[in-house]
Amino acid sequence: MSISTKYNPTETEDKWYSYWLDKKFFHSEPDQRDPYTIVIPPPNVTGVLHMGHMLNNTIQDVLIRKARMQGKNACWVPGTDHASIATEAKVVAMLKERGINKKDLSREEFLKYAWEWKEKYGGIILEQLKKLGASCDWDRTRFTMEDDMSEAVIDSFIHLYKKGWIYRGVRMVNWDPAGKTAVSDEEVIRKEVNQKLYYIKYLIAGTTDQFLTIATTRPETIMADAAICINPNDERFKHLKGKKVFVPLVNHEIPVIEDEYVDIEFGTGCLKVTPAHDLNDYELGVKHNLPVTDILNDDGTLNELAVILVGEDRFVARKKIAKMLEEAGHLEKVEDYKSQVGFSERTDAAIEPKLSMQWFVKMKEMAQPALDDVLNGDVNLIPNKFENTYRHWMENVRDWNISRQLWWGQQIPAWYDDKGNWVVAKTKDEALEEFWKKKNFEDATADKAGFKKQLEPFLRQDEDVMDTWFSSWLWPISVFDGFKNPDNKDINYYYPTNDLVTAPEILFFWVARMIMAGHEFMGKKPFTNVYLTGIVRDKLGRKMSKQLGNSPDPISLIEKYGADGVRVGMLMSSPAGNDLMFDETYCEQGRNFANKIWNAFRLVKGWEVDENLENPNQQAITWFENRFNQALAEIEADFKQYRLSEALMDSYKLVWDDFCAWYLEMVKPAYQHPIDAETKGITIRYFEQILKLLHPFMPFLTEELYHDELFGERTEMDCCIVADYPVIGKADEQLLKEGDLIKELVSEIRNVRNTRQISPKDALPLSIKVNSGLDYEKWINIVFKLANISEVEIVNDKIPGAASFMVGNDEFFIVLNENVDLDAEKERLTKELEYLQGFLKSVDAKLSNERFVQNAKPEIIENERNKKADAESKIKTITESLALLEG
RNA sequence: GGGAGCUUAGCUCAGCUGGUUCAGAGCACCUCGUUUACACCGAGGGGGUCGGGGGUUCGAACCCCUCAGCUCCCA
Repeated sequence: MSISTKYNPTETEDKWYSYWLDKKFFHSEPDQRDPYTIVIPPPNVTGVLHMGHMLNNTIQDVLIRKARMQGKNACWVPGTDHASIATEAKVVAMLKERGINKKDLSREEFLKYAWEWKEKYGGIILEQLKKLGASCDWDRTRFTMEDDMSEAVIDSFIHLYKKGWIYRGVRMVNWDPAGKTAVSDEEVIRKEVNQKLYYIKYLIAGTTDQFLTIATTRPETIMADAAICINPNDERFKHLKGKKVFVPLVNHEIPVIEDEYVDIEFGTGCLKVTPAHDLNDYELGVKHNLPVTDILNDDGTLNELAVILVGEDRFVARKKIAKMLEEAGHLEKVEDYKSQVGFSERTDAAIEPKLSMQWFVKMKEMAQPALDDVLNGDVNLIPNKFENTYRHWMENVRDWNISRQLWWGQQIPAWYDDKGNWVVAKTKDEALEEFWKKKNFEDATADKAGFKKQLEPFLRQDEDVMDTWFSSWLWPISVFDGFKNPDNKDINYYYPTNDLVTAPEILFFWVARMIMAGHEFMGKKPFTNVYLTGIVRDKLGRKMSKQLGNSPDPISLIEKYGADGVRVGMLMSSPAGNDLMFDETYCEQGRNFANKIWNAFRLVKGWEVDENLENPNQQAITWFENRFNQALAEIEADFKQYRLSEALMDSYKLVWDDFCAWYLEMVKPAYQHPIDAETKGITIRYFEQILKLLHPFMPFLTEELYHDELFGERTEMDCCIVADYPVIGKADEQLLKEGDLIKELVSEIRNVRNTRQISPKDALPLSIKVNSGLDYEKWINIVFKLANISEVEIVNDKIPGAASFMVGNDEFFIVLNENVDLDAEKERLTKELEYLQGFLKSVDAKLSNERFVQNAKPEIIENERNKKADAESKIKTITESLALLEG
């Protein structure tokens, strides 16, 4: 035979992927069938494939392929999001390399570069997904910044604004001074940082030598202090009530205020209040009517209001001011101190709390239906342990800041005149009209055209763009053009989608908001099931990250183990919602599995048929059919519960153990002997069923084998990817139970051989003392073949001196050339007897316990009686055997 | 500081409403094997008082309390 003993994935993968594409198997159009729809969580357009994507998209592909084979009209919509911050950062970096500063460009010029960049480098990740085998409908690929999708974003902004759910307000935001934009709480990473706590003395007004001391980690913000706050219950500071103090170095006079917010234990008990630069201080400032002085520029340098150190970076200023304070005699001491500091996920700059005018979406009203959906089960979170977390978040939801101080994204449709008046409108013309309406309201005689003409040159659109999530929350609707053509056939057919597969990290800022948008804009939920994958970690449990360099390159993995091998590896250890401790050995196992199937194929393909032979394998054939159905039922149950790793493991065991190790060995003809036509034909049918079963997990190998001539002629559209998935048939439990006993019998005989160093080549004589009534006749050929038996005899008496063992209640004897070691045999039997007696005792204890008999369910009691009878019978058998040995 | 969750074999995990011989799987490990699909293999085997302690129950890996350790989310 000329077929290689190793499966070679690289030869087949590109071939079949192109074939599938060519035949449009991934493409979906609405039709009579039930739809099965998944929208991809759009990856960042700048991104490259990482292990998280591998896991996530493998899962989606398994689900979509299985649905497709089960007759659903399967549609997996791919695409990317425009990732404002990440992309803009990359474009800025590219410009910098070319010696261009973003500041010197107009918005339009910058966007031109950005699109250029996107066209050139964006979307690599989608190409990488193809290597994995992802069967996305690429004709439907979307991007969150293409025209229609952007229009949907703008329209939904205006819609919500008109509803009163979008408002503009000053808020303390997480300011990223490197990215020069506000970022959401979710984009802030908190890290513990070693800092210093500076103790600074403030002169009390009206004295020349009395001070109070505050402790702060941020001495550079003292120029922005609006007050010193003490706890009214703090006995130490009674004398400070109503006093004023001077801020060192700049000599601003500020009041001492009282509030129970201050922690008496922390620091000195005196708190400097800096409303512009700390969230808690801001709230304190609002409460006590303090002025707000912002001394920082957008890039984190000090501005004129700081008076001193103007133009210095905040961290440089910190060091310098510490020195200045020391020199001025205002620095009492410095202590080491650890605290949590927020860093920007994108730029890693320390986040600066900053007051800023921002646009917000009110969340309360929209949160309610989104919460209800999950609580009443219309939307299932898988695993459901996330329901608690979800509820907690939704019940304490905060308004959504959607402004981003960037250019790459949808520009906020708000327009300002030169006096700071503003309107919300889709276009400049509409904005002028809105201004006119306002004006007209006041003055009915005014000249509209003249008004507009006069205003037009002063009109400015809001500089900011919207948060990328404000695009992606519309994703399940906008990919089907549900905004522009609200009643089109795609949206009517595919929406709501079926499953969403994503990471728990974005449960709130994406999943929850999609559910909100679904209700708000479609009046229905966007999907039914949300499968939350785990985080892929390395085998030490660390998150995979670029910094640590602990993430394997997915494409190299595919090259090394094959796409099928990697897919199997990813799923093997990935129960829903549990983190996955990734180890390459899983991929190795996947590769080995592919190879196992490949070699099983080689075996069957190599069988020569002799038409004159009768089929001697009926029992094996019947057994495997039942076993297949039993396993298929288990696998379907696994899928129903989204236990993909178990579905895979059950398939793995069915194929490797039951099909390869048992069934094929049962029917395999002797070396260089032909096989009967019936057995080969049925085996090929079984094999084809197995290929279909495995296809969702291992699409390439199964498609490759499916087209081999062994399985007959195929028309060009007859492919595994669209073959009918196996349907569960009957499984005869009694037969399967007998099959298990026969397997055990074979193992026992092999064990006898193994422990006595008898070669597998030496055939052994087997004697059976049947106590159970089982008919060994129909199984005996199988035992002959698998255990290499020379002859079988049914006996009525034990055979002294032979090797013996029990399977079920039946006794087996193998007469060997030399007698067994009597002492060892006695010991073995005695041990087993003791165990059984102990077991019987515990069963008896239950049965003689009145409360057990009263309380336990009848079938449980019945079971105990069976156990008792079973144990008693075995004890009898062993006792007899022992007597014989003594004898 | 508030909330959620986790702890079962060396590793990764199953174990459904407490009740069969219920202590499991895969991998790893050990012994043997150049058998005629496959050494990316085959046959066989050894591993755990289910984190500690207490309680409820006829019966606990599973329910309750408590302690310890770990993880995540929010402040």
